[in-house]
Amino acid sequence: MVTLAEVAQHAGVSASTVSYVLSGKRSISTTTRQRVEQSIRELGYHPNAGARALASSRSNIIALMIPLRTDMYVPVMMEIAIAVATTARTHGYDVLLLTGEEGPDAVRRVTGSGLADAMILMDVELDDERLPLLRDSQQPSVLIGLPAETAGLTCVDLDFKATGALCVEHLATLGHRDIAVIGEAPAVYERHTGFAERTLDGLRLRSQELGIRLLHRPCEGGYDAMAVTLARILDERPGTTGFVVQNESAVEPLLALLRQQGRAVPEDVSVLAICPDQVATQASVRLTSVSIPAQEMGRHAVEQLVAKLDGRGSDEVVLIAPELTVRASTGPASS
Amino acid sequence: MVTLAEVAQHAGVSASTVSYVLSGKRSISTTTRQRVEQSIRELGYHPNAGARALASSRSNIIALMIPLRTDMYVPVMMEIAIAVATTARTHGYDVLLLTGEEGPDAVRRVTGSGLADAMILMDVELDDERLPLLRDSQQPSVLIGLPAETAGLTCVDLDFKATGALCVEHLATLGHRDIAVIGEAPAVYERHTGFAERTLDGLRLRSQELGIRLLHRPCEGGYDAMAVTLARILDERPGTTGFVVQNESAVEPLLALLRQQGRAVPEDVSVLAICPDQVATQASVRLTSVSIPAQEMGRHAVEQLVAKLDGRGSDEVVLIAPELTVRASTGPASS
DNA sequence: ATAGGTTATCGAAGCGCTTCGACAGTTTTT
DNA sequence: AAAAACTGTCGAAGCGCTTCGATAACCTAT
Repeated sequence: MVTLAEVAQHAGVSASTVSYVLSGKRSISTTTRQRVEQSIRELGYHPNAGARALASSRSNIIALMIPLRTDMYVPVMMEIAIAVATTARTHGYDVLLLTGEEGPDAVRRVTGSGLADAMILMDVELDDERLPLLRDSQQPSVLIGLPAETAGLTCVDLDFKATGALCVEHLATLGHRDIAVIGEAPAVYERHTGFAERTLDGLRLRSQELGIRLLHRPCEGGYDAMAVTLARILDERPGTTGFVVQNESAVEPLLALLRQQGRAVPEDVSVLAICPDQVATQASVRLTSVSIPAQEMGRHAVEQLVAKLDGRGSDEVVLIAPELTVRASTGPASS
Repeated sequence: MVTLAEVAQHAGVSASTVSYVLSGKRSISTTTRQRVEQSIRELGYHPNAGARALASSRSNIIALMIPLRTDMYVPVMMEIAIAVATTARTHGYDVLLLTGEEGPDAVRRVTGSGLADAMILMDVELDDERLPLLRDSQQPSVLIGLPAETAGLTCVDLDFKATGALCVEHLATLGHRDIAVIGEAPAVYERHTGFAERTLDGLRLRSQELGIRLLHRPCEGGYDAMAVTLARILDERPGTTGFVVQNESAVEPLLALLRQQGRAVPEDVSVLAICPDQVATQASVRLTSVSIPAQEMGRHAVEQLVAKLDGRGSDEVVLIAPELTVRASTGPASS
């Protein structure tokens, strides 16, 4: 294993000079720099991460806490994680993967041991028990998701309330007066996941303003659950012509069931999904959708964090504006 | 920040004693141990990760390299990643998330810097350019997936060849003589991803042995691509009564198309999927399937790695035996 | 010319931990 | 009763790096 000292010796300079070449924290003459860089290359030198962390009290690692659960759309999580990892790398950071399993203890462990310089938390609940710890710790952190109380925290999320409103507006503009919302699984609402509730708020508020009748039903997803849910909706509101689907695993079942019942999409009923673009374009009908900007969220979170670590940046809530893409699943109301 | 020295002072012992209490590498009297543990608790001490890594040249971190691509079934990746992370924790390791983006450089960086003690590689290609590096480095590693040449490497994977064979056997037993295979996207075969080719080997070999006619068609997945693929298959082999689907995003489209054409599952045609159980049970027909044991693979990989790190264990290839679960999508051949 | 300011480099201290050898005290073996 | 072997603890060295003065060499302005 090659050390800094060996590089220094090989280049005929002192260890500190090599260190300054590496960090750029002091000016170095061009000739010395080149000689050192040459030695580094020849010897195949890689700075030792542990030593560096010890001496500088910076690990250059960002911890990413992902949920254990798989009852919500996993590809979104994955996409965020990948975006976080790649963006972090462009800023010289690596990413430590923590699962929600350890809960608040993980926050303590990572903060206390200096394993990571900062944290990103996904799948934050409205009243998350990890939040007090974050507020107290000196460690910068960013949440992906929005808790009930955001004071002293930095958050990045899609503006789900605006998303809900946007969905209603789109369908209202097309003349739909009766809209049904296929929501996430009941468990998601029970544990007060912010995004689900905020979407609902937006949907309700805007439909009230526009005089739209709105029906919301949680749904486990999958074919059987969707069949039951749909039957109940059509029973209670036979005049329903517009559907907003927030549970991605209910999308395809819904389309299949509608087809089966002889209801054409978009001629008889319109279906609007809140989902990643990939799902919208791969479905059996090309879906009009509000996309979930997973990549953008991951990237944003890292950039906020890096700004904080550099002493720039401050606590703020970044809500990404929703974008609706019209495809082939929505059209004018039929009746 | 609390240090070892402060704990030592608080407990009235030397620093090395505290260290030995923590590591258990030398015997400590019960009274001393308890006093030290008490101090640790009272002061809220957490060992500094960097210092520990430097002094012991062990970071207690396992690097996990996941593919950047999203053309293959992402939930499986995610499930493996989560299994790796949680299993690693039970052995005292954390997980560093690397994306394939950096390629072989990531291997050099992590190996060289001592950032991680060991590596797990996912989505290994048959002739992966990271493999020579792994063979040379002293760092223990485990592959999830099977490259062309496994000498000097430890691999964990589902036995996809046996999986292919098992699929054919199941359909053959039910009397099917003409089987079509809906494969992964063409790109997956082009980059010689081992599992896709090995599945095909198994399918071909066993159908030859059993005198089954087999047709294999790659498929991008999604509704439109599946429609084209299905039309071509039924055109070339109108007598096809059994389908084996390896591309999860083609499953639901296939079922919808068959339904649309008035072919009942399983009465007229049988559909057998190679996919995670979750997909099989959530589909519009409960699918007979060979499950992809993502969790088991992740767990296994970590355990192999930990064994190596402890000086136990050796290079070996672990192929997990496939398990076929009969559900409602396969039945006796109709003709 | 000389004081003051830069620029480029070095030496040394120290980050918080592990680990090795030493040693006193106790137990076992012969 | 002496020799050999443990046990439990300590002190000190050192892991590989960063960073803080210090210092010498070189520029400017007066």
